Amino acid sequence: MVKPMPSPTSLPLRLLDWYDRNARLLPWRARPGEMADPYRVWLSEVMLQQTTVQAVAPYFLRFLERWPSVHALAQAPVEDVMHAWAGLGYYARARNLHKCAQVVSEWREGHFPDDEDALRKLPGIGDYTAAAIAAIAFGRRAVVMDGNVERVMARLFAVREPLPAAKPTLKGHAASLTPETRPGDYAQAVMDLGATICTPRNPACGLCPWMDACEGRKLGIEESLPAKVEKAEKPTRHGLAFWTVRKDGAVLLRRRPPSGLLGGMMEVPSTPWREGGAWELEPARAEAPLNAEWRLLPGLVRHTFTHFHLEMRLATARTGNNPLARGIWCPLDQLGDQALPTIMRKLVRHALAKAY
DNA sequence: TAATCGTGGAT
DNA sequence: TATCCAAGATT
Repeated sequence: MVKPMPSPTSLPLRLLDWYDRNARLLPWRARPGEMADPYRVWLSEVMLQQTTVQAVAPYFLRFLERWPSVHALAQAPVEDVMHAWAGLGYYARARNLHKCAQVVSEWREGHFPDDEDALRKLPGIGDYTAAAIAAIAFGRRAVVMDGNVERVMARLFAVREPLPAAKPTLKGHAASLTPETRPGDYAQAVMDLGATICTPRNPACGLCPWMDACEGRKLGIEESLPAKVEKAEKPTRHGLAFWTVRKDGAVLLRRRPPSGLLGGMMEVPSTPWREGGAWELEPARAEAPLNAEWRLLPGLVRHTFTHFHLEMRLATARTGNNPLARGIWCPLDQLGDQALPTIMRKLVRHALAKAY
């Protein structure tokens, strides 16, 4: 029995051929032959940073409808952008998105730079996004490295060195394959391949246009690649939030500092989040947004961030018409208009279920 | 360089 | 329930 020889067609061309037959229909993707809109490419790529296609799609469509151009987005109040971004996570992206829109709108007359180096200088655009925009929106040859490309290259070339140390090696391999023609389609093709065929678990090697060339598969180690260094265990932090109901029914919220965790988003006022045990009501009073008769509600709200678990207790109190408090009184029926991240929406739901 | 920074779906 | 992980950027 003769082993089938690899196809004589180059790897990039085989992948482009596969892409022409299998490209996914995504809301931000230009139709074949259509010119890509740099604004849409940029908006989608920023949203897609560390975020799934499924999560991004509705946000992308809402943003595009509300702010159809970079000028429109630049002129929007940043609070509106934060609110529209709520639930998508990594909120620094929303602030940088708005900053970037203002730079492009004001200083560049609405035109995004068409090369990688200039794109890289804009807020919220790093190595990956600069390369992706240059390739997809402007047809430039750029080596686009994301998690998919890293995984595909690690398997194709059987790179055993663990991430993140292996990144330069993997980029070298990616560069060796990146073609001059159709670089935007090629970049999206590798990412589609990683997302649908060369998946982290149970890769569908039988459907892969690069199967015969894959060194990882030849060695039977494809599913163990890319290797990664072990991650530290997540600690658990504890907080106690204060649900304050004014006589007219409004509740007290406040805006978080502009940078750091959940930067610029709204929150239910709370104690600091600390390790080393849950807050009791008595010491927590000192952290309350105002003096009141706090009562501890039953239950616990749990949430997990990138690097720690959070367990929140909830205390409630009622106040008169004009209490002295630092924050924003929000009528119950306007909670949906606030830039509340998911953890805060969980707290609100818990309060509405237990405090009335 | 190594931390920090969200969320939800899949397994 | 616990862990992984996704079209990464910033400091």
